Amino acid sequence: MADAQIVDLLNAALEAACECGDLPKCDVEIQLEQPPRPEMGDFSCNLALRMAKPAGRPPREVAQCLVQHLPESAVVDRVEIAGPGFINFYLRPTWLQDVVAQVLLMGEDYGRSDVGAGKRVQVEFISANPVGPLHIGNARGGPYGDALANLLDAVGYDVEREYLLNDGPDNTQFRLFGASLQARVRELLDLDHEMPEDGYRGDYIVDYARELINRHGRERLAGVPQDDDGHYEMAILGEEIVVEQIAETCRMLGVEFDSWFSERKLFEEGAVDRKIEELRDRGVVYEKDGALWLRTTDFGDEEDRVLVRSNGAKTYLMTDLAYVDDKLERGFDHCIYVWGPDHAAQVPSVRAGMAAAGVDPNVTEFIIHQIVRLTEGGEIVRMSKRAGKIVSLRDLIEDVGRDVTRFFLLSRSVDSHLDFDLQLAREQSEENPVYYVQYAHARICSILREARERGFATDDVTEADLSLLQHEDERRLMRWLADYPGEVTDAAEQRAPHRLAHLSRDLAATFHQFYGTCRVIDEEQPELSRARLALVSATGQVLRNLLGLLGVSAPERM
RNA sequence: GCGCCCGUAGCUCAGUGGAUGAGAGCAACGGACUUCGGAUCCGUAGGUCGGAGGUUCGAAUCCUUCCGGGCGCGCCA
Repeated sequence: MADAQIVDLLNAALEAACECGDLPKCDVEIQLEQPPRPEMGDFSCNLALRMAKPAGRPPREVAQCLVQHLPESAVVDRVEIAGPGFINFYLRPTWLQDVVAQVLLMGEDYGRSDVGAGKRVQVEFISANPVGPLHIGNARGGPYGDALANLLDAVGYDVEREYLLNDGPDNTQFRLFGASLQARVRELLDLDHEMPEDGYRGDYIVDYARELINRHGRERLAGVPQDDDGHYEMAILGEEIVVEQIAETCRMLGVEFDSWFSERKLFEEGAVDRKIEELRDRGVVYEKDGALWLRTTDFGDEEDRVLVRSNGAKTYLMTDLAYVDDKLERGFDHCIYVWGPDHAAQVPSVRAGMAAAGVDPNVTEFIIHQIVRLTEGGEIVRMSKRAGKIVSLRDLIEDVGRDVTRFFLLSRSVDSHLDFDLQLAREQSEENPVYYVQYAHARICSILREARERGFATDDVTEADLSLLQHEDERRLMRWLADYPGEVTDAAEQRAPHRLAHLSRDLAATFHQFYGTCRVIDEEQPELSRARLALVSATGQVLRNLLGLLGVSAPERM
């Protein structure tokens, strides 16, 4: 690609300038940008500005020096020094045409790269407690984690998607779920029963109870004791149904996990106990008030944290420490945790805990997404999980569809609060941005269909004379395609799938604009038609690639 | 009280160190089809980038502080 070639040229210039002593050696990353206006060239570099201080010379002088050492290149037409010291590159006009050919040649691989090659990354997301259906509150992590995984895969990482099931014996919520379920089961069986004070009261618990009776029968369930052990046993029985349901909802959302990790396994296989012993050996724990504490303050936390409660139960921090060991043992070089805002406060203690446990903090990365608020025509739709007033993710997807759900949830930065407007999502109109993007793709397919009907061969468009693409709007579209691979690597690096949503809208707009000014199929000008068909086909390819990363479909007709 | 996130056009949000001009969508107003999909396009209007300091060649972007909003702060997860 042209941009990579320019970076190589600049590196060579830098090296040459250092070698003959014109510039001091310094470690500066080369960043290329697109100048604000086309007259300023095709690419621009601020290297001289960044080097001015270490070199102790004015930026324009540094730029001059770099330009003198630039090797000859087949890509670059000329170079100018502009403004305070930018080096602007004007490329040979054919470079954009080469991009079109490149897209058609690479197909769905266009935009993929190998910067992450050889590294295994795990993205763990959603991981909602297995005590009920997924709802809109924990829905954001789904499309986000999935699209992030797509992005990391696109830049070459070996990626695995994992869902952590908080189903350990010491998980209070899980046991409470078991107790609530038992109450409903016994109620249905006309046995004595008692719903816990703060139990789960949603109707879905009754559905689970009914299904449990179907699967296991009265005798089996009535025999489960009404105590702590019994609650846990019921929770495990119920979990099977919950997980099936969650997996089904995820599939509806287009999310397939590679692994469902049961926290319970860490207990059953003794990993938790082994970890406690290891921490004792490291001398980073102590006992106080009957509990076992971790000296997280020695590792940057505000206060020490409890690992084992005075009643013997292990805390989430304890299982998190055993869990991260398991991840690393499975060979991941990097572990990404996508958490909801309610978990933001625990990140420092988990990181400190990992440091105390001897885990390199750089192998883990915590991404906190902000809340989603459901609105309908401006009115906030309130939810309460315990009381059972929730909007399930499943209902939402059935209501507005997978594409709309994903696009909406992915269209904002994870750092920002997000209002999901049901009314807007339902409208299949220009107000709904996902249709705008999909319409562009459908239109492209329609043009290609029409062209075939009129006798143009659209499958060997690589034969076209692309030098005929000289219109301003054609150049703008080609430039867009040229920049796409860089946008993908940026989005992956910044963990910012929302950029993809904006990019898709932008590409659709750029295409529609081209469509408005450039007649594609014109029997009077068959050569130009062939060239434009190549451009249209390339645009369709990139749009598909982009929507593929988002996990949104690219329909051929609407 | 402390921590995290946000504050950019009437509304919803991009942009997180670059250039003279801070951009989109929606809403408003005015235009464009006898031909490839009008679910489209073009134009007009709309801004103290929350306020104030600072860092530097250069700040919406980084730092400090204040103001406003959201979320969280348990031997629950």
